[in-house]
Amino acid sequence: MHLYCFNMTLSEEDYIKSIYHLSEFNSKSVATNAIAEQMKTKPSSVTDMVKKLSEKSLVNYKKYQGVSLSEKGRLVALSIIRKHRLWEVFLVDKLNFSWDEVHVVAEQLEHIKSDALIDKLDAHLGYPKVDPHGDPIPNKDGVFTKSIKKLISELPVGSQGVCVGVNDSSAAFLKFLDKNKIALGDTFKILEREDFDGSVTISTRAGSINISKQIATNLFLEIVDEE
Amino acid sequence: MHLYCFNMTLSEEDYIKSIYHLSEFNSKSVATNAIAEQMKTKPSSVTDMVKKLSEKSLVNYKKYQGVSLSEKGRLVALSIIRKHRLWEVFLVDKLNFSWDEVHVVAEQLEHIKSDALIDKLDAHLGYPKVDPHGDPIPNKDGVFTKSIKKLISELPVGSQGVCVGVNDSSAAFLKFLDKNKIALGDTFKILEREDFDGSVTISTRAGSINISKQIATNLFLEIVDEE
DNA sequence: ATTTAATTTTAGACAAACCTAAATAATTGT
DNA sequence: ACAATTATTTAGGTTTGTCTAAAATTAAAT
Repeated sequence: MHLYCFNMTLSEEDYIKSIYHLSEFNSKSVATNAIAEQMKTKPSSVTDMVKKLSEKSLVNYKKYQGVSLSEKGRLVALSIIRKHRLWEVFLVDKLNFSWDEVHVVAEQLEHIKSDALIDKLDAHLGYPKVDPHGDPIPNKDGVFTKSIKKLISELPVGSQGVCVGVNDSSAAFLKFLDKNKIALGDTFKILEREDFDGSVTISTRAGSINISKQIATNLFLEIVDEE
Repeated sequence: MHLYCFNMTLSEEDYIKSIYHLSEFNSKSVATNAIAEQMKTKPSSVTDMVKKLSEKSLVNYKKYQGVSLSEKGRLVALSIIRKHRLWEVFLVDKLNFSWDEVHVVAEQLEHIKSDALIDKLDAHLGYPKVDPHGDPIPNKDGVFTKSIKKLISELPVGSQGVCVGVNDSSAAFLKFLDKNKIALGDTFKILEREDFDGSVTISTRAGSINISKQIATNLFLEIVDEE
C-alpha cells in the first residue's frame, strides 16, 4: 500500500498543509477559525472541508472539538512540504532566485504529482537536507531531523551557529544583510547582548558587528554549539 | 497591456491548447466533436466552455460553425506551449528523464504561473530552440521558427538532417535506437531507398545502416540541406 | 428534394468548493 | 450559575466544469 494518496485535490492538499503548520509546535488540535484565517476562507467552508478530510481518514475530527492530522494525513503533509522545500532549493540554487521570491512559486510547484520527478530533482540538487530558509527537508518516508533553528534574539550569549534563514524576507531587509556582509551559510557567534536596547554583537568572517534587536529578531541560526 | 491573461483556469488553458493543436496544420475552424474527443469530455461541455472563451475574446465562435483561436488566444496557446517545451528540455537535460516520460509531467508543469520562473528556466537551459522531440520553442512573444521536421519515410534520397525526435516513443523503440547507435542530435544522410519494402539506407557516424520502413516512419529529421 | 444521419446546442442536474445568514455549542465574566 | 460572548456548525445558495437527454441545425444519401 502506498503511503499517501495521489487522488487529492489542490484544495485538500492546501488544507492538510495548513493544519500541519498550525499544529507544528503546539501539537494540540487546531481550531476551525485558525484554519479559516490561514486559508483565507470562512469557518463554514473549513467545516465542510474538514468533514470531507475526516471521511478520507486524513484528519481526526469531532464536532466542536477541533481537528488534528491522522498519521496518514501527517505523511501527506510531509510529502507536500518535501516537494515545496526541494523546489525552493532548486529555485535558489539553480535558477538564482533570491530567498524572498521562492515561496509563492513553490506553493504552485508543490502540487505537481510525480514521484519520479521528485526523486530525480532530489538527486539533481545533491540530496539537500534543508531549504533556503534553513527548514529541514523530509525524506521520501516523511522522516526529517527537527530543526534547531532559532532567532538570534532568542539565543544566549556564547551561542554559535550557521545563518540559515530570515523571518522578514522583504527586499529592504535582504539589501541590508547584503550591505553588512551577512549571507546564508555564514557562521556567527553571539558575543554580547546589551540589556537596555536588546542589540547584539556577533562575530562574522568580516570581524564583529553590532546588530539591532529588530535585526536579531529576524535572523535564524542553526545551532552548532551552545555554551 | 500584457499579451496574455494570467487569470485563466487550468481547464481554460487546456481547451486553448487543444484548439491550437487541432488547428495547427489545417488552419480552418475546429469542430466541437474534435475538441471533445481530444479533451476526453462530451460535446456539450465543449460548447459551454467555448462560449466562455468566446466572451473572453480568446476564440472566434459562431453557433454550429466551429471554433478558431483569436490572436489573443493564439498567444495564450503559445505561451503554454513555450512552458511545456522548456520544462521538457529541463526534464531530459537536467533530470535525466527519457523522451517518452516527459510529456505527462510537463502537462502539469506548463500551468505554473510565473514569468520570472520561465525566464530563468530558459536562461538556465541555455535558451534552447527545440524541445526533446524536436519541436520548436516559441519565445516570450510567441515567435518561433516553424519546424521543418519530417519523417525519414517522407524525405527524398539525398536529404540530410539532424535526428530530432521520434513518433513512437515506446520503451521498446527507444531501446532499439540505442542498440543501433541512433541518438537525438545525430546527423543522418539518406543514401538509398528500396522500392519493394520501403527500407532506407542512412549514413551515421558509425557508418551506414539499413532501417526498415517501420523505423523510417518513426524517426524525425530536422532538415539541414535537401538536394 | 426529401429523408436520414451526424453534429451541435439547449435544458436541467450534479459535485466541489466556496459564500451568507441563522442556529447551536462552548467559553468567559461576574 | 447564568448571561454574554465567541466559536462552530447547519441550511441554503453560487460558480465552475462536468454530465445526460432532448431539441435544433447542418450534412449526406438516395
